[in-house]
Amino acid sequence: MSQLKVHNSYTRQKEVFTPITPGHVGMYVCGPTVSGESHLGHARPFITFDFIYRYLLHLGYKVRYVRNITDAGHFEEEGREAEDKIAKKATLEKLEPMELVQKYTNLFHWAMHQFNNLDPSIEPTATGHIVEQIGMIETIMKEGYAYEVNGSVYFDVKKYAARYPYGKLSGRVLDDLLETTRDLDGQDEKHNRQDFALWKAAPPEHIMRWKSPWGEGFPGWHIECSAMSTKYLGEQFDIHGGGMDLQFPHHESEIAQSTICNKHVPARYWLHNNMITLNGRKMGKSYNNQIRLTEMFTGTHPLLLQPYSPMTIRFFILQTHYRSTLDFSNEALQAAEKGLKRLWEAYELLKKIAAEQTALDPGGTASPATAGDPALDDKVRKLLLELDEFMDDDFNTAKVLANLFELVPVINSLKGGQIRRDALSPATLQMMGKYFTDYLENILGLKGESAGDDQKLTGVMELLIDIRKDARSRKDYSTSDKIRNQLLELGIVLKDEKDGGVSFTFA
RNA sequence: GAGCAUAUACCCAAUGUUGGCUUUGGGGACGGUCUGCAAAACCGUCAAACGCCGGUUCGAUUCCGGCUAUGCUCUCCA
Repeated sequence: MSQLKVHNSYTRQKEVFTPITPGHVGMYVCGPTVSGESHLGHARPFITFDFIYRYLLHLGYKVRYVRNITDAGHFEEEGREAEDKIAKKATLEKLEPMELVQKYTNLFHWAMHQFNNLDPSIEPTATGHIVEQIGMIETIMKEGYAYEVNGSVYFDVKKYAARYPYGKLSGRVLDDLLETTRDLDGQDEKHNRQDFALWKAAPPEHIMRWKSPWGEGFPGWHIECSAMSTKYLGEQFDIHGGGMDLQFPHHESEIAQSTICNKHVPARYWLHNNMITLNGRKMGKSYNNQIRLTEMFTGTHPLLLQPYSPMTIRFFILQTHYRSTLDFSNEALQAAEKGLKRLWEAYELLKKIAAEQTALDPGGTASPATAGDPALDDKVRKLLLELDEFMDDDFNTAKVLANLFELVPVINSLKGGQIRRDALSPATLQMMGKYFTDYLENILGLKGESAGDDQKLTGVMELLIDIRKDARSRKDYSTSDKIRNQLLELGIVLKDEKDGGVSFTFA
């Protein structure tokens, strides 16, 4: 069996994954800021770390997956007005801050479930951990790496960088930062421009505020993740994940904070997913080019030619390696939709074939490997075994899907008769069934999007199909065509199967 | 300015090579299967892809050097 290797952003290398505690994995992923609705770009990290989580579980690890909710302390524009993002939006929408937070948290959870993402083990909120954050800030001050100015506390980056490798994760050089850091109002409070806020004093009109040793205020953005990851995963844990854009300054700051407080870099493996782009440009607030998830699902964005289902989007993301950029386009989404359909239909077919096989041979693997076509049988087995290798190689879901696709013609041919049923050994057939279920459903987290859930509708369809069948047997084609054509107008496609059966799909 | 990407067959895109037929999705084309006819679906084929110039090599898309083009990041950000 091969070993799991992951690309560690911290060392910029692929490394064998060895958990700190054998059999257990602690994983922290930066969650959403619930001051607004999630857009397509946000879907990527959560789907990425979902299949990583699923794969670790598949490997038999006991995983504690912590993903936070940022519901405070996140500045829209640090320094400028010292305005809390949440508080600002709340005033705008005439909502209590926590009401706003609840609304978008609910919406976020709904979207995650649409994507069939598993829930994290712990989902802590920033506002629920103010005490821990203050404690950490106090430690940093005691160690001499933070200073207070007018009720705000800043981290002394220059001092830190003199002793510790600041910028290692993001590949920044402190001197460069001096030159390129944006000019901000309120910079005068900081000793140096690259210093970041641990605690901000709240102006009188600020709604979200907490008491602290430095007066009333609210926590800085970076400290929440440090506080919560330490609390639930320990001073050092296995995996820290998030979007690539968080490397700097967010994760770099987390490293600095934890290094002072806990004497360790917080995580051993740093995994970062790449961005989703729109016409080559990152989807983000500043570019005003984001498509919200609800718009994706309903197709109500000017750029969208049609709605795209959550599974189509999930599949679209899975088709590309998580460290590559992924460019949005209608064409690519439509291709994903078709590809997923093709793959899923073959999977449904395979389940039937494998079930029949099991019925014929309840003993399962007890049957001798009698493949009518040993070469094909070997090829199938090889393609299946490679799936594990691909996932072990830094979660290469794109290659996994390519191999599964390579098996689609085999499955279809098994049904179509181009390949005889006994060409593959019973054991291989059952293995195929197991691997497809394991990979498609359990690891990649895909699920069927059954259109015919409605019992009544299914009943009506069966009735219509029955009537049409009668008509056809009487060679009353005008009636049978009428049924077929009118259903087509309603968007329901009838399909005459080879074996005389009829199936239907919603266009 | 600094840093980092990318350049793929008829078209669009993904994936990859410790250097020797890599693979995949979509579009399109052609042939076939199925069918009362169709549509759809399915099977097969699309014969030599890997930006340009050099180098190393028996051999480079893959390694090295240079060049061109395009794009991204360096601020909050997933």
